[in-house]
Amino acid sequence: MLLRQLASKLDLDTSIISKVERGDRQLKKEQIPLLAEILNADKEELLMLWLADQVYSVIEGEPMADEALKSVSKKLKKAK
Amino acid sequence: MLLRQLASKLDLDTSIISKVERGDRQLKKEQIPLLAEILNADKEELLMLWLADQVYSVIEGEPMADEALKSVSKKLKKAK
DNA sequence: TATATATTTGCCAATATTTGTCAAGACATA
DNA sequence: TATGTCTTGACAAATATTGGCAAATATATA
Repeated sequence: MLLRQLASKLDLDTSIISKVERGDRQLKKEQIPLLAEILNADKEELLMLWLADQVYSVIEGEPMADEALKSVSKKLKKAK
Repeated sequence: MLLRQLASKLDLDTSIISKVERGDRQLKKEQIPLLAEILNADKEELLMLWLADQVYSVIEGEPMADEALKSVSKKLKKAK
């Protein structure tokens, strides 16, 4: 599928899609379900990957990333 | 220590400190080392907790939070 | 090679989010 | 009541995100 086809379906400029594919940009959360439909992919899975990207961009390059993640996992378990 | 003392040392309004203590706001990353000094706490530890807060606010309420965290951990290991 | 088509890149404007200020109110205590 | 501390919400300023445009680059094809 061409970028402009994907772009038009997502109602975005091709340049944005290009950036997304190269990792320069991230889509908005609302765009993920639509993308999943277009690509015929699993929405939950895609949303999970999107979330992971969000988290990654927060901890990227942080020396304490690993410890922080563990701390979050702990808190998450307690929250349930 | 009074809020206004802490506030003045951090060069912030007391209202912000109040909100931070109640979890309504988060400090900026740059303010953490300073806070650690003032409280005589471990900078690394505080920064780690701050990071964890950032991550938590990203995944909070997300059904796929757990999977996403695992995915990030995996990616983190590979990146090293 | 020349032309058409597709992608990438940098820059800018619009929008959204975050951060800080201020003023009013709540609460405790003398 | 008067004073000092903390909390809250409305607002403004600063910052970040998002999307579009146009030029540059890459890729395909005659």
